[in-house]
Amino acid sequence: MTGVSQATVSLVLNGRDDGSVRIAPETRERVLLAIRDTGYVADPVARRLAARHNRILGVFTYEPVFPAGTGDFYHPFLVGIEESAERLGCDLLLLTSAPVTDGRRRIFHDDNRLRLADGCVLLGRSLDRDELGRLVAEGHPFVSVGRRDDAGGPVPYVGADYATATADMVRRALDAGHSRLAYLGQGAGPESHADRFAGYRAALGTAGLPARHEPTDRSPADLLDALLHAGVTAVMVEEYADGVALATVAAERGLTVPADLSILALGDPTRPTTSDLEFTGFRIPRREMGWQAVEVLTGLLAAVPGTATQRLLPCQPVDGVTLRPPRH
Amino acid sequence: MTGVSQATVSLVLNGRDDGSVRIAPETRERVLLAIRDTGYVADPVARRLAARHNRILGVFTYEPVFPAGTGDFYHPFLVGIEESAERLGCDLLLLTSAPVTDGRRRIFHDDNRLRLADGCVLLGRSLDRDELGRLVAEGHPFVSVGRRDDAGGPVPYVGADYATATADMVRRALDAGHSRLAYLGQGAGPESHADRFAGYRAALGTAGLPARHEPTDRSPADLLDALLHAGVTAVMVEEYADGVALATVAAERGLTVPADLSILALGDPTRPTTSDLEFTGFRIPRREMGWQAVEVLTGLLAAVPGTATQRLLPCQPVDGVTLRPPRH
DNA sequence: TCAAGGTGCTAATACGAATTATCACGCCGA
DNA sequence: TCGGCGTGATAATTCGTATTAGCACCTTGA
Repeated sequence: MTGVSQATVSLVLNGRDDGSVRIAPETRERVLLAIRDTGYVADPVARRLAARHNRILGVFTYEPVFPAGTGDFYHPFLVGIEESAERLGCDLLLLTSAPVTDGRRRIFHDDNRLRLADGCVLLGRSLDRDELGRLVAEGHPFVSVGRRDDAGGPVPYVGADYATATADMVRRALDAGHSRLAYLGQGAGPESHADRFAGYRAALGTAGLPARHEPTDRSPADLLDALLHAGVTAVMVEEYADGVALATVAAERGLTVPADLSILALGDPTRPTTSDLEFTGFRIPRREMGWQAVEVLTGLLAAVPGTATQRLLPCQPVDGVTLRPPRH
Repeated sequence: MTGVSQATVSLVLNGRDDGSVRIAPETRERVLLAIRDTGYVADPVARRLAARHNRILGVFTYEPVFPAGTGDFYHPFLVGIEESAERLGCDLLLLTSAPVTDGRRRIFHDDNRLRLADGCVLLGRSLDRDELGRLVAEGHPFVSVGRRDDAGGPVPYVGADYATATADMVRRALDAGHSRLAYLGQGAGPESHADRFAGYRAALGTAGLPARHEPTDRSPADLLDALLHAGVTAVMVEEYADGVALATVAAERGLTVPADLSILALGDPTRPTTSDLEFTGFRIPRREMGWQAVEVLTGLLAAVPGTATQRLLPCQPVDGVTLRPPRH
């Protein structure tokens, strides 16, 4: 169309104007005009192959990207990711083609498309350790949404500071006069659980109080029995839904939350639940996390020196109605 | 390592064993062994460059892809699209970089990245006619979610059969004994509105009854006055939210839905609304539409002969509580 | 002995953009 | 007239795989 070579188009497209290469302004304009007319876009795959970037960010989730459940936990992360990507002029590639093997999606498989994108945002409760290790080892640019332990090397992440947030909740309970607390949840496994429990233990340790831990493998009714029997007056629940179940059982017994039992929710619901109670606790800055994850990733890609690649964001306390001083 | 050529490795890797190409079983084994030893994986980027297509499907929405609002109308479409893409082994490229001009997103602009994907799914209430025409003219593979009129050529779509569903609703109202109906809504503009109105008119025409049409530019109170004054006993509402508003005003006047006025909702809420009433009407098969949209698109791309590129899916009737025979 | 046909593999090329060495041209000064 | 130099653009190569035409070799039958 313009009578120039492919090389010239490439140079114009990339705005190369440094000393080594020159394009006459007039030619540049002609090429740009043709690009506009035809809607030409450089093939991202070819761009990648030629060892450059394509301004595509991969998004890999261990759960469906558009989950069907209401009150979806992952949605706000994605909102943040999209907003950030839009601001940076990047498109998002949802790696939906990753096949499910043994009940979970796999990043690495025979037709893994990970490298199609410049980098990748990982999302999910528990990322596979082996896959994480391999990502680190092979030097793929990526960032995890949610703190991750080292996996053969430091893992870039944007996480929520569950430890501090949980410790704050413990102090709130102590300030309100509680002295017999319990932690309801796994307290181990995924980093997000371990961090909460660590914060819980640390805060109670400082106060010189025992750190009671209730597993989740019992029925809410049995659990309530155990708590009451032990004289527990405030429960920190790892999983919002468990708190709802506990409150429901308590109500059935004629007990009142928080008059008879205070319940503190350590984060937002990850499973759809409905409850009339507004729980005291904290919120995970999900949108902000998605937002910063993209920032960290683009920072990695551009090798921006000052970029912190491991970030913990503060959680937002929620006053709610489920914390009250214990009965005398 | 094995002393064979790159071509042979490629053939072994892809398990090519059809008539045109042959590999000695012994050689095949030797190559496979070497692959196993070295952990070699074909570079996905080069793979795609050679294959000339991406297995990437673009998703263009005229609204944000991950909307922040609750009760989001577009979410189920995206769920379906994702499920289908996953099944077909395609990745989804969210064309979030499209800029907003004059209040709406534009497909065609200076830095249009449409061609990054093999094809594109379009989502939105009303797609721009000019842009649609250009897509058709330039031969871009795409499919619209929602029926579209021809735009210089047939537009591939997967739509909901609003006409039939609306006609069914009219018949329900007639069967219940209503004879003075009204249609509340635009009844024109976007195809989805025009189709509803067409179904409404057709069904009433068959019954030999007048097709009363109420515009939406009045306050719910004025609207209610007009309806009652005309002796209307059943209203078909194009927009769910308008039905809610009408019911609310009626309640404020001491009227009861459906005892004093039946209301039929022609589809799901497109704006977040809350109502205690479960409206009689129909649901749009949104997930199926997303699902089939991807099917149609991949059918277009593969040039599968028998694929219908214009599909209308039936809507699902909802019994609800807002239809009852008129008084006396 | 030689053509015909089958077998197993490879050389060469395409894919589409990025990059670099090089070339053609015009101008200026000696 | 010629060499040197700045300008502007391009030919050629690269990335790693998929694909195809075709080559060398072997067997078979007449």
